[in-house]
Amino acid sequence: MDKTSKMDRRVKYTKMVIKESFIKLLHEKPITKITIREICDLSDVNRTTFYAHYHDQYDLLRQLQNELMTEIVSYLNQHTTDRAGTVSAETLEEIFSYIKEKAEICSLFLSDNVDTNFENQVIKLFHEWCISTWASKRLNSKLDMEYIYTFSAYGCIGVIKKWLDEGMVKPTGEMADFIIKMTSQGLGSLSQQSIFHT
Amino acid sequence: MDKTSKMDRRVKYTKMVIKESFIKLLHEKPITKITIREICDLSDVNRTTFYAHYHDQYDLLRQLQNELMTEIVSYLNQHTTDRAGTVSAETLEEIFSYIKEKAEICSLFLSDNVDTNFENQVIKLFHEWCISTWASKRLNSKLDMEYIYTFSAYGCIGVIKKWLDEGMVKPTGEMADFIIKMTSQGLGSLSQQSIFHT
DNA sequence: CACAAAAACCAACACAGTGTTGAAAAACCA
DNA sequence: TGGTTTTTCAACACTGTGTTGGTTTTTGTG
Repeated sequence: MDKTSKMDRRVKYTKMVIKESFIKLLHEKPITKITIREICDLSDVNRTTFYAHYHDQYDLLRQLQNELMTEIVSYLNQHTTDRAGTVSAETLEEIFSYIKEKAEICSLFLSDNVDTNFENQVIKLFHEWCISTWASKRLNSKLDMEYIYTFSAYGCIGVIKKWLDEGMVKPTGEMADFIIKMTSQGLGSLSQQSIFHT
Repeated sequence: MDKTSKMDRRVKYTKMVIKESFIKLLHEKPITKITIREICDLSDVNRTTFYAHYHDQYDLLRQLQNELMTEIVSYLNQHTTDRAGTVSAETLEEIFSYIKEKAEICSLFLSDNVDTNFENQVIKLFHEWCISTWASKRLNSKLDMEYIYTFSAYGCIGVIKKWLDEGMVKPTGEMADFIIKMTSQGLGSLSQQSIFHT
């Protein structure tokens, strides 16, 4: 599972400072403007050493994103032992609390300074989870189901992004309730009128 | 409005071939791997000439995105003369038809090969439109309104992405109906059970 | 502790892309 | 045609890339 345990101390340190420096730089500028030289200068690591561990900046980013992703997945596996494949408000609130814990890195990976890979991974995870839990349920059609999941997944990601951008002022409980309302009754439950009409 | 009219023929041609080549390359690889040299080689334009018109690849991309964006805005201004600030199913279907017309460039700008700028611009446009039309309506709170718009905007973008990826097999009319259902009654109208529960 | 293995460092390399220059050639428009 | 604008061209210094072979340093272990 955790490969850092059997790692050489030197490797552990090197990877750590490289990652720290890279994240620091990502806060300042888009990944397209970040050079390997720059990362090495900041982390005081030889450029040759960087190449020994990563192919380039994008490889480094992917590794960081994957690490966070597996961490999220393991968290979800521990906390979503719900019956019948639905998520309770309490669990949802826990998930928002977890995001709050990891706010710095989450908001960074969902920001404009990086690519959409992390967002896509989250969407995909949501998808797989929906497929597995919805398999037993009746739905209008296979096609619509896919679109429903997509709308909800992107809606949730967008709301999470906004929440993070605003500094998470809205309480996690309210966020959980909001998501439930949006995914169950939709706009009708929150505003008097819809945006669109027939 | 259209600045191409008063442009020198040579400028018009140069910009055209550069844009064509750039879009061609964007179909093949992410923008991060595209060099100015490459664009110039493909379009048979001197590199100095490129610098006379654009700062770099990203500047070029922005200009292309802005052009498409202003085109979309002018289209919407012509077609959404709806009363009371809501969009009819017919208008929504027209919008989907328009997206279908511009499918190649839209799907490209929403793909992983480019940044999230275009997506953000669309979201922002949706936002401004909502603010102006919702101004007169009663809502639970200012804060929730913002979140509702965000959820819907991202949901719509996600569905449009998916629709484009699938080659737009689902008819525009069905897409319009789907969006209306999602933004009015939400999941409850389409499936027997919600993903989340209280 | 000592020693073999592994990792990091170093200097140097060829190569490619960048952004800018000044001047010549070509194309434009009136 | 003639003056203007644009493109082209060759050359420039500079920066980042990715890889080399060899040296130094650090590590885990018997």
